[in-house]
Amino acid sequence: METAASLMHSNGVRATSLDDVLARCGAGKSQLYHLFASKDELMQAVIAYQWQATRAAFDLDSHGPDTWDDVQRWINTVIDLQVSADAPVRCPLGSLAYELTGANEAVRAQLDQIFAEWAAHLADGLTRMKSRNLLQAAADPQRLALSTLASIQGGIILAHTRGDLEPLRAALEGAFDLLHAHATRPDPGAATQG
Amino acid sequence: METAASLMHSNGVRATSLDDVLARCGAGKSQLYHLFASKDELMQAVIAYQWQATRAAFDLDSHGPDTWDDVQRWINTVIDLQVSADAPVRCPLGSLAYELTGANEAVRAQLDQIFAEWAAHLADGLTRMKSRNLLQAAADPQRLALSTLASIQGGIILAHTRGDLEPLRAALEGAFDLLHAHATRPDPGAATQG
DNA sequence: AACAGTCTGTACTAACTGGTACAAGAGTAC
DNA sequence: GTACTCTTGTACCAGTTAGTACAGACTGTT
Repeated sequence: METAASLMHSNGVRATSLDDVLARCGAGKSQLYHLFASKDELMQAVIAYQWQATRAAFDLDSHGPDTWDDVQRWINTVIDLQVSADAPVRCPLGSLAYELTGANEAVRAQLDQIFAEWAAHLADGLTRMKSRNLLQAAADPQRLALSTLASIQGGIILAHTRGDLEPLRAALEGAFDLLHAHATRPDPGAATQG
Repeated sequence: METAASLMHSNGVRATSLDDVLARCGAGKSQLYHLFASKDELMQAVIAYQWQATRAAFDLDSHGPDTWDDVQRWINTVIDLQVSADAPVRCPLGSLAYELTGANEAVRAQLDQIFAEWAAHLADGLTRMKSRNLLQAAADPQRLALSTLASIQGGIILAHTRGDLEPLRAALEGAFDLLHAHATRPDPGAATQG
């Protein structure tokens, strides 16, 4: 049932009513209110569920990326997730940011912590790469990770609005180029285009 | 009245009811339904209104940026807009993308066109800079502009969720660094940190 | 003053919202 | 079999939503 709920939320959040969810999974309202005290609590469970899926996709339980190839793969995970989803282009976490953070402080904090953890994973990898001299000493892993996450979220928004993955690809390419521009001994091909 | 409506929408979109808007500006429902046939039409008018404001802020009626300083200013406009707004951090256009593009195709197309025009303005500037040898010949202005716009949107989302402009600043700094990494004769200080 | 046409405020509807009440079912221990 | 608890389905409630009906007020013209 949680999966049914998450599916519903995945392609519409505030527009999804409890009745919709229950009709979809054939359950009664009593079941829902036995498991969750309120819609807010259900939403938080859905967010946690989506976050677990994202954590798994990005392998967040292991250490962050170690090489530039790892970084490239890490970033490309975003594309993989979108092409493998049958739903329209949409970030299951970022899409909630605007509609839920205004009304529910707990949800805002939850999403904030998720984004922080997500960025920290990349930042950890970059920090280790810096200590192994793959990344310039002047580079700031925290800020680079934030910037990368922003490119991901913004790229998905643009791709969602256009209904085409191209803007996301451009954003991710830009995100990688930015990181790689801080590689030590930058080779001329760092800023790849196309 | 349109301004009252846009104000309401600025800090909550689907959560804003017509009654809220009307109560805020002291008008009756008849007025609204004389001016707009439906809530959808009102939303489109609000989007157009917000877009005009954004166009003005980015000086979209003039040609795009001509120098790297112009590019820096262009990007910093995003920060200026957010700090001058009394509302919470939020892009008045991007915030609508997820909640409205699913239900209303006209709104999706409208936002898509807005993003395209926005990116084109920057791309035009970059193209002219390329022709004046400020930008490497291999650089792709369209994709760089898309990537920049994604950084803006994503940066605002993260800043909104955290309730702090820092992620937006990091994203914009990254966006500029990426563009500047494609400058001709790249100097070592291109990738500034801090 | 009389008219017609356009605006506008108020009251209303029908549909839907999250949430509750309650009784019937399912299982279990004795 | 019976009492008890936990789970479930159904009906319901109060509040809110977008949208409508309609009557009165304003406007300019004759």
